[in-house]
Amino acid sequence: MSPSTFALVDCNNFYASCEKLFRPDLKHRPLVVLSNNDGCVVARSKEAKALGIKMGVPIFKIRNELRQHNIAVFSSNYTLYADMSARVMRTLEELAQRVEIYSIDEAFLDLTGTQSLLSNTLFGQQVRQIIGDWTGITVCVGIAPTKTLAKMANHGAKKYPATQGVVDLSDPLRQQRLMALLPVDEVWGIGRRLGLRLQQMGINSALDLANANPKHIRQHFSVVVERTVRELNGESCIELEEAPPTKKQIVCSRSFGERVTTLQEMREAICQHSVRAAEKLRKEKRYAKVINVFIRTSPFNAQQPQYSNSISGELSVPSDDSRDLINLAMRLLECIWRDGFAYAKAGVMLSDFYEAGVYQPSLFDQEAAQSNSPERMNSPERENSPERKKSRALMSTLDKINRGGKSKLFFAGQGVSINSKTGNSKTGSSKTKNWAMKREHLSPAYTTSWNDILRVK
DNA sequence: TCTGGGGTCCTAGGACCC
DNA sequence: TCTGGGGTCCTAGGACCC
Repeated sequence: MSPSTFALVDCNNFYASCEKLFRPDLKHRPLVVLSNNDGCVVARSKEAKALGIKMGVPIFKIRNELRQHNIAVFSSNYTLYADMSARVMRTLEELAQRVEIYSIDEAFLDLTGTQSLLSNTLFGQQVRQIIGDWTGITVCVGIAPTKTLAKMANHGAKKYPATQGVVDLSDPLRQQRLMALLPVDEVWGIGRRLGLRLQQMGINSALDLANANPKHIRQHFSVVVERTVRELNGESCIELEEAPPTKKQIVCSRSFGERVTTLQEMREAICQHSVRAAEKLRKEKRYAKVINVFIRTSPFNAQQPQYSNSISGELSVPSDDSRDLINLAMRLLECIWRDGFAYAKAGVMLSDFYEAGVYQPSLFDQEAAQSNSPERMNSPERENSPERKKSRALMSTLDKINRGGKSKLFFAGQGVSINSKTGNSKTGSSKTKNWAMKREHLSPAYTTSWNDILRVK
């Protein structure tokens, strides 16, 4: 078997680059993109990085710098980023046989066996050129015999301009040189905590870690870190995953734009999260049995009374029907709700998934089914019951109508009015959803909405 | 005043069984 | 009264990723 070769293609400053693509006037201006609720910085243009703006810093701590350096500020526009990401990924799929979409702005390519056609560096440059021409996005490419080394190669390509955005680490000597320069906590899989513990053992660079005894590392840490050691030594332990593995849980949660203090508002939020979770579940073509609901106050505010709680509940039969999930989530919320707190965040978590028609009902489920239980059913013989068919038809119609972004159809429990701050369309109601997400610097959906398309004057 | 959201994997420890 | 040891399953918590 020939040794593996992986390429990691990573977009530069992805969110910031997406915003700049449609605003040539901002080309050389520092720019930051904020997290949901405009909380903290999640992406920076290279000019903003040069000014020393740190990743993850809360926006209120850098108000002065923003003004002083005339930094452009944007709320997260995931519709735009997801669409640009899809364009980049589609292009990559034309350039390589096997592609693993690893995150919104990164993909691994399997180059095993293709090297004879083109040198690795040449291939990397070609990828850069084509992605740049076709999408306007700049990428860096790292190539190496393992995913961990490819990550490191990419890191080098980003850090050292002389590489022109492509680093080939096929040569073990080059691997060693780069590893000697890289602090251990910048190795893929080594975070802050592990980094600290490794440094206490005298392991400071990636090279130190590569030279450590894998057995010894396993004893002190875990198989995960041992695998990293092997990968740094060129032994490929982490394979390319072309098809994303099926999800084991689905989480929908949000911090509130403004603190929530009433049960009614909390019901609306939990209802909305349940609806979104159910949509994701149907996309996965799965049925969930367990729902977890959690609510909490802000852990950052030590003066205010704190409360945090979560609770799990089971449907008598797995379901993907929004109504079943909402009903159970509402009952669970009642159990943990306490008056007198200013809630900052809430969410819904789904788990224990089943495929259609494989669930084995227990004795009690039979009873539940016979006793007009609200939960829909999906055991083999029930899969085609009138009840089940009705549910499927309703949900797929709902999903069809709501596809394309905005929730045109929604459940009454989600609340009927929309906060004008969110950028969503407004209804006639005078009430507002104060808990909805804050997005005060949102850019238009240039690529996915006809109303927002760029006009040339 | 203001601090993201969505995932995965591993391990330790408790409960329970034989 | 003496109170072993191994296996499995589950959960909570910790660590990581982007």
